[in-house]
Amino acid sequence: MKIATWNINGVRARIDNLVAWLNESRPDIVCLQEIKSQDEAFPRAEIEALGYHVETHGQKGFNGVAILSKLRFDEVTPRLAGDDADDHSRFIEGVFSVRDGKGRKTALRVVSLYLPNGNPVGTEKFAYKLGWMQRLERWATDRLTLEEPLVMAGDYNVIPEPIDARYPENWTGDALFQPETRQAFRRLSALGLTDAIRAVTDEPLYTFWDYQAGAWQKNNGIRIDHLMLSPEAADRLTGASVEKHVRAWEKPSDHVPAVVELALLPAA
DNA sequence: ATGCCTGCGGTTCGCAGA
Repeated sequence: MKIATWNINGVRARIDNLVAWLNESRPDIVCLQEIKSQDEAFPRAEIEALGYHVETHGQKGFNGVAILSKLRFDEVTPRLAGDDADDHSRFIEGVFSVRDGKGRKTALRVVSLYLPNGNPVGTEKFAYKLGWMQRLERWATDRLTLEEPLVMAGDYNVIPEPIDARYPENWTGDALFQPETRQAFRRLSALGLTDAIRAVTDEPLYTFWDYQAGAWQKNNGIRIDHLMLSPEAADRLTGASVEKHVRAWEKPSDHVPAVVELALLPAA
């Protein structure tokens, strides 16, 4: 089973790219971020025509997340618990019925998350980012007790290590690379979550290249889109990759898809 | 040092992004 995450930077502006990529890559489940669309304006017909179920948690103008799935949703939950005053659409959780290679049935839980950027450091925006990360840690702690395959996929807006930036020295003052930010990300690992890309390679890989200053042409990128796996998902990891070529397409998002392959099948 | 692009909302510029 192939599960992907992609910050699409406006799903209505990017629908042609999205359809082309779905046809090419044929993922089973796709987590989208920054759909920048209200739910009723989401271009669901084009995606449903390819055989996907669509669940969205959007808002006007910015943010917004969605999950596309060839499997039927057993459950859908928008919003990250822990702050009723938080009105940003940054989190949606879906549950699916799957079976492993031995035919054993289990629930597969998939999250599409868009973690706050947090810039500039030292403002309420940075405090919001750290608070959101603390809420995510609490949520993950709770869900890990279920001992299910869980994929927490999305735009974390976190550069975990220096190797995850082409020029790490350029990011020292940035919210994406602050010690507190990196520490909060490491706390997720300490809960038992596995960074799928880093489980398969130590090579430098990037998922974002700024539109400005020729960042793509100079390969001035950062790795900030991650798929974090519970032990039950990590045990079934058979591959992980970044679909870098999509950044060279016409009218691209500034992010590219990241993908994991798990040894799981739809529950039939 | 600053802006460089891009999408969106709602008008022809401001905000947000990273």
